[in-house]
Amino acid sequence: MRLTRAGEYGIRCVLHLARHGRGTLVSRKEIAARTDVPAHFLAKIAQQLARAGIIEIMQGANGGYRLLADPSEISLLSVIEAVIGEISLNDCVTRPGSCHNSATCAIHRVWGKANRELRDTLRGTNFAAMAAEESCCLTSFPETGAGRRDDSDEARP
Amino acid sequence: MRLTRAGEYGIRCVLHLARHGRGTLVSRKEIAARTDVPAHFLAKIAQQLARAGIIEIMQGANGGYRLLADPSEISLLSVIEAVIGEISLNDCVTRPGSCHNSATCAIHRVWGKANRELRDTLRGTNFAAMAAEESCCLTSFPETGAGRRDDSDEARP
DNA sequence: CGATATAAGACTAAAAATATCTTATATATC
DNA sequence: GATATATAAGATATTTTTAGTCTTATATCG
Repeated sequence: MRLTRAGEYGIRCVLHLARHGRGTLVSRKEIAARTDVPAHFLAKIAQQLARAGIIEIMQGANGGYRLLADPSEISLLSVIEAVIGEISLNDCVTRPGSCHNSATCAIHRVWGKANRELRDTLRGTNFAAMAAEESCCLTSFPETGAGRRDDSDEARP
Repeated sequence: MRLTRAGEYGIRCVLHLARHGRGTLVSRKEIAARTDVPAHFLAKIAQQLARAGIIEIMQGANGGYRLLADPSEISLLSVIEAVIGEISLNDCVTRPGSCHNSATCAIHRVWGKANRELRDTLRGTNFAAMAAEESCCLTSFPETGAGRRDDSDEARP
């Protein structure tokens, strides 16, 4: 019952883009280095964000990722669920049929409520608000030290 | 981000005991059969419930498990956390130090809030209430068909 | 065309969840 | 006390999920 690494990485990615503002193209390499996410792993996560319509991916030289919507219109929930699928605290909640009779089940009702509350809270948070504040899970925007890792794709001669 | 099977089993076990009422001794075998939980797995889960002070385990012939408190005083939260540990939607929430500066982190704050709400909801539900209602995740108390599996420990000759 | 990006999916490794098995211990009953 | 019946406790195994990497292909700029 915890956020997966992939979900966390997705948040970092969008937060980094949010700090650049909507529409600004940022290379995968830069995002990976600044947010401390393995570049190849980021590629997979970005594809999911793109499918969900949150970012746009530009291929080719000088390619990268950009936000499609204004940070204020992107909720924490949408980013998380784009990466890890719909939040479900208990299978019983999202997959009726995994139980005999979820309509009348007391346990089911509690989990349903908890699940709804959780999603509402995450839906109520947008990336403009988060970008404005500090964040511990992300190296700050105009960092000097830059990434300590070189996670580029290419092998240099 | 979902309840583990072990947590679910723990709930079923306590719910079954709650339907018998506080103090009534029920054999592991019966609980396992009625709640459709593997008997050996149930043993491990019961040990955790016992350590948390929720049930008492009686060894020996005619042994079994019994509730130590009244069902109305046992919260869903206490049972779940006895089995799967403290609920943490994000490592960042329960393990300060996994981030640089969680005190001022925007992401952290949201997860903290969501985590608190979730725990409050689960804390607000007790087993007397649930035992009174129907439940899909558990074969009903005076079931006729009984368990379809024989999960006893002993090999018969 | 060639250099530089990302795409996409196969593949591998590590971790966690889910059991199961084995040996030991406790208790009631005969 | 001996025996049958329970659970205790921990080692081991299996399965699933998560996490990360590698390889080949494709797109774009200059």
